[in-house]
Amino acid sequence: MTKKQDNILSAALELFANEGFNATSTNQIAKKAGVSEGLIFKHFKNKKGLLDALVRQVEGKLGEAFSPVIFETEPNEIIKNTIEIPFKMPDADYNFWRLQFKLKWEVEYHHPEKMKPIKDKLTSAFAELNYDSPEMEAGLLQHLIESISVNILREGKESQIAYKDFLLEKYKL
Amino acid sequence: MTKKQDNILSAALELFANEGFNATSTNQIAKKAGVSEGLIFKHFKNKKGLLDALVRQVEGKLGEAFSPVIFETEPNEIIKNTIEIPFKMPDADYNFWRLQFKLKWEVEYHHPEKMKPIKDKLTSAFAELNYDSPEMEAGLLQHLIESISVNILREGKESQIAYKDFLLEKYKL
Amino acid sequence: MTKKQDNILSAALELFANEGFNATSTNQIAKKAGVSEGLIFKHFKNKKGLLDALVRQVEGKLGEAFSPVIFETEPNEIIKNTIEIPFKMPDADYNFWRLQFKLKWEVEYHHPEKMKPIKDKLTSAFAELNYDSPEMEAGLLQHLIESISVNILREGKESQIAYKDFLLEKYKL
Amino acid sequence: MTKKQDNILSAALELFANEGFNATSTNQIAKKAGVSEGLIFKHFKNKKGLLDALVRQVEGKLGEAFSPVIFETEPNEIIKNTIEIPFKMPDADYNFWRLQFKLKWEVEYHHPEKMKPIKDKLTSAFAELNYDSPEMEAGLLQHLIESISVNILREGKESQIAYKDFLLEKYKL
DNA sequence: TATGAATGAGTATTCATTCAT
DNA sequence: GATGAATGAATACTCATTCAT
Repeated sequence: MTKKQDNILSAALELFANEGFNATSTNQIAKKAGVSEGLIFKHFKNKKGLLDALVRQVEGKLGEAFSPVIFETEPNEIIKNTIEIPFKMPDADYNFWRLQFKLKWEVEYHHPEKMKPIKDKLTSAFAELNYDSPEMEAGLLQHLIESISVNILREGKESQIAYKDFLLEKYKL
Repeated sequence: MTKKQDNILSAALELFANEGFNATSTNQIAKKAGVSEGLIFKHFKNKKGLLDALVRQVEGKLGEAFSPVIFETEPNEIIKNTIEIPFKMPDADYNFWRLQFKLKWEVEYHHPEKMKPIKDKLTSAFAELNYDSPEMEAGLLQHLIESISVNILREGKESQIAYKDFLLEKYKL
Repeated sequence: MTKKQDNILSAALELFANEGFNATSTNQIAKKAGVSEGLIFKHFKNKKGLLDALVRQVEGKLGEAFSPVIFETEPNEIIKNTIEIPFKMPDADYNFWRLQFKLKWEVEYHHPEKMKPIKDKLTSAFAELNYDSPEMEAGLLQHLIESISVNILREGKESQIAYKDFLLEKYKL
Repeated sequence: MTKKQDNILSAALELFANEGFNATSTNQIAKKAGVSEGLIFKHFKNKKGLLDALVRQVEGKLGEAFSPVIFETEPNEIIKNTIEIPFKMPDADYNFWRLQFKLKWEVEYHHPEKMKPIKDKLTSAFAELNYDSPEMEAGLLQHLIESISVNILREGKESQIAYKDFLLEKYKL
């Protein structure tokens, strides 16, 4: 991965995440990255290939963000760590997350199973804690953190911070 | 409003809602509407004007959907009706809702205050029912119905129907 | 000639004279004239027909302007009246003249013979006054008044007024 | 400056000079230049940019044509060289001149000060030769050569050649 | 690896014009 | 006489992509 390749990826991330994939031209990316337009195609074959490369990076970030839940075993900690996910999102990663959420609305990139491991973890956590409908509880919490994440990306962490304590208390954590 | 004007709006709604605003060409709209491309511009000035016309329609639908909450006075009914909003969305209106949610990601069309009346209604309902933090409770429920709505639009009503009863029970309705 | 027909002609004159024939759209004309676009075509068949109608009017103005020369018999008066033509152009007729000069550059409307009667009159005037080369003298004076006219249309009468007296003196009038 | 860039400029010059700026489409230019339409915009940004590039070339030609006047010091030679300007215009440069005169009628390109150096030179020449009103004389001669130039461009050099000797004699050169 | 020239298909939009009312 | 809906062809311009260097 050369310096210029990296420039291209950063430029594309910022533009795709904020303007959208279709609304961004390869010309804009090249200019922002300070490279020739041709180079984008040398490295990433086509515009879609550039998006694919970014999506792979996004998946890495998702893994990082989810790991405190995935590798936890204590049920209360699983729930607590899930609630904390959106609030621990590093500011520098906002564009990765924005891209991830934006792509949910572009058919070919919507993979609902990405959240599956979290859901499963939560389900077994709620089961272990003897909740009546562990799967429903897991789904509900997942809905909540998705919606909170979306709102953080749009309006900043402070706008949602109150929900963190409120939820921790609700789940008696 | 002539027949052809209406055709244009329907075609544009379907395409904007499913493919996205930028990904849809005026040529596609004209073809789907069975009119000449020029007519779009005679009636709506430009592509953006066409979107604006649709957004005005979307706002009408939003009003309709929210009215069972807005005009209700009994607190339990307010909460119940809020939970039911996404499940009462007529199938024929899906594209209006899809457009509404998609536009949230396009800066100039994101108006968070659209949901404000619902939030206020919920807050006073929870207050009347003596919940400890009525505003937080209102926010949480609002997050939930937003996330459920999004998922219904992507995967259909059945995928989320279980949450309706689960929530009604949770709030003892 | 109805009121609306007249509005169309005035609007077209102003636009053609100032923006140019090609740079003016029938839509602009209709708007400025306060009529529907269709009406232009009812009355004038097409955009070219509208120009033709104006050109006919222009020719009338030209006749008016030239008549003090054409119907004069005294040679010194002929020369004097020729020199005065551009300075007697009524301000209200500027657009007619502007159109006339602009059209010189659009091939199909350039009719050099329009100035012929003036040239002939001048030639015989200079002959009668025993100038050595009456035709050359006539041509030269014609060149001068053309150039002066053009400059008046572009920069106003005051910018050229000094030439009037200078020329009158030169020709001892 | 690549070969194709040059082709575009030549094609545009011929078309702009003869058909006019507005009457010429970028498609026509591309075809005549034997390039893709897109290339015009890569090199010149937009149609106006192409015109600007030509105008810069025109200014060069103007400089060339004026230099025998500007760099002359002997007053009679200054006048003689001025009279000869339109007759020395190389046939190959006609389109540059045609464009120059045509643009005088398009507001944003009319720069009357372009002729100022010639006028000044003539004024001092006539002053040195003790004419009564050197500035008026200069203005008159300038008017004449402008009008003669315009007529040469429209009807060819031969149509005006007689004026050259007539003027040289008039000014006793 | 990197550039910049070049393209062909496509984009939103405008145009002069027709026609039913 | 007058309108406004409607069109098909054209317009200036952009796009993702290729290729010679």
